[in-house]
Amino acid sequence: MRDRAIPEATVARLPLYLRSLVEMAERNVHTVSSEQLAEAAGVNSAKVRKDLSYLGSYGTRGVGYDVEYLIYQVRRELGLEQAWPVVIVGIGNLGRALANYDGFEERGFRVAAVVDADLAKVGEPIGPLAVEHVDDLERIVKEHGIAIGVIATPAAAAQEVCDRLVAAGVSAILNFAPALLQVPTGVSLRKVDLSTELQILSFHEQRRAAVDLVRQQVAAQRPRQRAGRDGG
Amino acid sequence: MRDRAIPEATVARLPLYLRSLVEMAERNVHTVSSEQLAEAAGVNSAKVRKDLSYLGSYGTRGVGYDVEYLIYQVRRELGLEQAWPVVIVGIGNLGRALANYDGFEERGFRVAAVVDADLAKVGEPIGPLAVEHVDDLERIVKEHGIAIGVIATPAAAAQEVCDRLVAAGVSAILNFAPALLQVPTGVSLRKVDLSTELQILSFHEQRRAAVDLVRQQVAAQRPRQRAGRDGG
DNA sequence: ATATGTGAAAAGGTTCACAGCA
DNA sequence: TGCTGTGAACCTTTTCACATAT
Repeated sequence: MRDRAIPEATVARLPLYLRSLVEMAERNVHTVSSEQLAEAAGVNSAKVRKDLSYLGSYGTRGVGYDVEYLIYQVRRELGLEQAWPVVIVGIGNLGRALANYDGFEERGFRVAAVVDADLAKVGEPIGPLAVEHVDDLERIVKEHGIAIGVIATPAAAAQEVCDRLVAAGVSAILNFAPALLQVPTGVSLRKVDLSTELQILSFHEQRRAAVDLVRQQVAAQRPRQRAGRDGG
Repeated sequence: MRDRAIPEATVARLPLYLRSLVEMAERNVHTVSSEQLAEAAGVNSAKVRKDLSYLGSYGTRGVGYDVEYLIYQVRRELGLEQAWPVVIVGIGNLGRALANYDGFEERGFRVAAVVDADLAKVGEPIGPLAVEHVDDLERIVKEHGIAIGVIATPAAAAQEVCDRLVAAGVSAILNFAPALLQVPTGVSLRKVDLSTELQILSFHEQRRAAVDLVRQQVAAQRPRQRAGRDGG
């Protein structure tokens, strides 16, 4: 063990474990088994053990994991010991919602600035902040030591905003615009795409409908005593 | 080919291809090679070909794919020939933003109703709709033939809302609340978790910082002529 | 007695590389 | 000639199953 390279799939699950662990700590649970954590996080216990083993040997055989200590270790691994300052670019419906979302503050992030290209919006108060102009990005990023940018602009503006963020020194970007962004190597990029998610659901929904239809047809045929060859 | 079971990973990419294809159609591009589509969607071309081959043999060797026809086929596979009616539950910052998001309408979904548990919000206009009460979910779902529910409530309310949606007959759920939802088999569930995404970025950011630190140290040591063993 | 940590096997996904076809 | 469609190789991720530790 101690390969010093945590698989991406594991990294993506650490926030899930962290959330479950924090809930447990709030309920004064001090020890947790991989089985219990798996249940809480909705995965299987072998996965929990393997994932946690990448962080180190923090469990006790026959006992389980100390909740507080595991929270500490997962936070450390995720780089959440500090609260990262974040800039949100694009103050439309979504940007405004994100800026006002309490979850960020609660989970290790601080909205340090909100920015828009529309001069009419500059100065508008968003919680304790005021909207600043996108042209000031470089100064804003430097001033607040911002490392993470959130893009909530229309798709057409997203790449330019992305380029500006990168030029200003931001090296992690979360993109909500339905557009494919190009970033230089060394910059990490993730995207959240609402319509993609819905379209994936649509696929399964439509498939379910198709299956139901076949079932109905089969049911309708049965009384008429049509022979064999049942669909798998 | 024609295995009649499209891998989940492929399903998740179809919306991406669809978006690129629609953009091409708008630019009056009539034919596309796997190489070009790969470029547009940010994946590699073998993947595009394999993914599309699960839908059928819709390309022409030596030529490429007909854009319009491929759009038709991808839409059909994703079940996007109809506009699915969607209900949004939880009209806070995020729910309001989602309800007003044009992207849904543009991509095969129709916000048919918006719902909240807070009586003070009932009747409030959201675009062309008015907020209805969550107790009326069953009627609303039946009335509009809603198959997809979007949960934008606080985490604490999410499971109850989810149960109510399922009881009302909804069989696909998109969850924005930072909570693990339990659904019966046969109901599809996807989640969008903003802070999880940020935490994954944080991991990479922190790792980058660590690497930079090592680089700095190495650079600082070099002038002092410390010997060998350079970090990979 | 009980639950971790981990090799090994299985499953799933990606990429290569080229035969096959327009 | 040029690009698709796809077996085969490769890599990643998941799951199994058990030796190991308390």
